[in-house]
Amino acid sequence: MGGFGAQDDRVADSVQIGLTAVIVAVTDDEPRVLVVRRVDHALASTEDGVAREGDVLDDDSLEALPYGPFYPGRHRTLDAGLRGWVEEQTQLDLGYVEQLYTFGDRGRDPREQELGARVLSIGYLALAQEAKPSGAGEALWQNWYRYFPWEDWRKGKPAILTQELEPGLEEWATQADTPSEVRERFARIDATFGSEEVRWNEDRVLERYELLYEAGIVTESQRDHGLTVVMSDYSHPMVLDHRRIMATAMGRLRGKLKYRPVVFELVPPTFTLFELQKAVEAISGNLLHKQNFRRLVEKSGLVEGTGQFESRTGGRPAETYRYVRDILTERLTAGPRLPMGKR
Amino acid sequence: MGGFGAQDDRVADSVQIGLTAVIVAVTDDEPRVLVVRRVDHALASTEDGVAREGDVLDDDSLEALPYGPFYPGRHRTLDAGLRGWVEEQTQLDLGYVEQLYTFGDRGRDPREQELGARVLSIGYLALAQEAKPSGAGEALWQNWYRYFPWEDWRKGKPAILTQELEPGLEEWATQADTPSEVRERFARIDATFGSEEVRWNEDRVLERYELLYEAGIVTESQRDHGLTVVMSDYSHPMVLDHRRIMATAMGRLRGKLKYRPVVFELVPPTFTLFELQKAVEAISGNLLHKQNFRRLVEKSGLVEGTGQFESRTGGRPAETYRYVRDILTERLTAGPRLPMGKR
DNA sequence: TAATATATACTCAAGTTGAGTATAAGGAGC
DNA sequence: GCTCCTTATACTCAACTTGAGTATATATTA
Repeated sequence: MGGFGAQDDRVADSVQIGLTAVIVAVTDDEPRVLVVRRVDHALASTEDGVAREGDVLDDDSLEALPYGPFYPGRHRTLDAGLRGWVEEQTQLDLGYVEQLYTFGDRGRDPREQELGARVLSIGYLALAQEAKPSGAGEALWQNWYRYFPWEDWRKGKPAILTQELEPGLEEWATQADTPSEVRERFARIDATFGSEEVRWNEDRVLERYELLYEAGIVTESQRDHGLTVVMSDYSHPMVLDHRRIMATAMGRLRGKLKYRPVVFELVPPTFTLFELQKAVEAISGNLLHKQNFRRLVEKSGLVEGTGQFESRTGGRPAETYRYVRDILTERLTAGPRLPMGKR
Repeated sequence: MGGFGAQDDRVADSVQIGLTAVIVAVTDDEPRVLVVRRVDHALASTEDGVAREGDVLDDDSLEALPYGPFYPGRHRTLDAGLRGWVEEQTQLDLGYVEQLYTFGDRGRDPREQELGARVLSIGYLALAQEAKPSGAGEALWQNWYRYFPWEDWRKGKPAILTQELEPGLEEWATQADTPSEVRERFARIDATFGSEEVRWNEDRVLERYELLYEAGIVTESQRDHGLTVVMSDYSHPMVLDHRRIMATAMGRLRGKLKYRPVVFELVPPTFTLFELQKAVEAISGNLLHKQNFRRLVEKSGLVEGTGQFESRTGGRPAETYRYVRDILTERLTAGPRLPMGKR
């Protein structure tokens, strides 16, 4: 069944499966993603998906998410396949792992032609305590706002939005063919990037990236359409559709933060409430009201005080807490409806 | 890159991709899923994944979700592949389509051996206005509580829970090896099925199904472990892992209902507010407070009255409404925090 | 015309949220 | 020691949301 046995003259070549991981950690109050540096595939091909010693590392090389092939013979499950090569390559012990999405558009991988195979990629989100990705591999932690500077509102509305993106989007909208299409484009911009009436929704990372891609504002869309790429100076592109995969991960993580206790995967075993808050802020990209955050976390019953105090903060010492990993309480944790900082 | 070119002696056979669709509609205030009937694969193999005329349809045949292979040569995207064969086979015009999850555990498809290939399946959720799936194929609409009778709380707590499942789960819990494992099992039961302290969470459909599977309560788990299947009399099994895929879809749809205006994909173009409410109730499996539902929907600004009235309901005629498909309002719609009916 | 449905409007207490003010407890500089 | 600065923690309060009613309107049917 499934018709897999049947032959169809239109049926194409085989399929290859890649696993792509967005591995996230928070250090120094910044969200970080594990990336590898690779030569752009438009220019050259390398042998293997995971960076190794000897790979080119010059400044023109493009960044990629760590990824590797799925070997059906070796791994019983997809998750096991992912954990396998990630742990092998980076010595990282992944905690929380979640499958995101399977990306399979034709042409997403330029090697499809030479391979004679369609390359599907299954994207994963993984959370880790930051650790040096030691051993083989040129993996390194990068601030994820390097790739999405418009997503960080912790210091107010990012300048890049007002100065670069909004003008670019507006130009794209007005260039539509029909007046009704122009209106529709403006409506989409408002819905994803916010406006007077519609507030910025931090979860819509993917929709924003896709709109920028469609508007030709993001480097990848020029590259994918065969245009000469003028390296954009305000955000960093990635190999293939890896920035799209990262946007998917970011949106999913931001959403999950609101109803599942995932922050605790990103902070050390004991932490002060303010450290916890700053981890949430790092991921969600905006600031929270300190007193309300505290009230919420305490009420949730997800944490308990240790009786220990932390005094390296300058002011009154803060009590440290630990996460109470109660299966029953694995329910909704929140952040309060993340407010947009002070306007 | 990706190491796809490299040969590895441990690397196994190729991979085949199937697309499996959970197509949902609501009619007569019941949620329905499109299923096809097929002979159980443990007993016999058929030629194709989509039911056709001539397929066995006797009472012992197992039910399956409609699914078909993904032809990389024919379809530019995975979504296009899905829409392609669904529309071809069922004449159904799919509206909302969403990718759910990629299932790839070894052994999920018993044909893997004979094919010499690993069979991955990408699950999709699709919403449709019910229509007769005419033409070729033995597809038919089934009430989805046929497969998950414990998920329908609209008439109070389902008897099957108290009479069959809870005793079964309890027995499974007490049979654990160590006392701490026993405690952990009970905690998992409470967390997924609710208890005095933890209320039933209608979104956790998959977790509940998986717990039942693990506890050996559900037919599939006996079958998959090679035990003689005593056809369970209280819920209906499906081929392979199709019931798991369906559980994933149901959980996702229930969750989405709360923050995206997806109900409108399931009701006709004009509807009374009570019809809308009953569609939500059908999906979520519990009853809502009528006056509050009305208040919520009206406040949301997602609907507008048509000025027309509908009088076939017996009492005072109800105004009909239509969905205002405003891109800006494609934001959170809700149901109120679905309450558990009258206790 | 009464009884019975259903639809729609309004009320109210309890809880949640956003945004403050007030107070506590440390260190640095003098 | 005292003052100032910093951060932590406690408490307040108005606005809004939610759950659960009661009240009224407008049909059909006996």
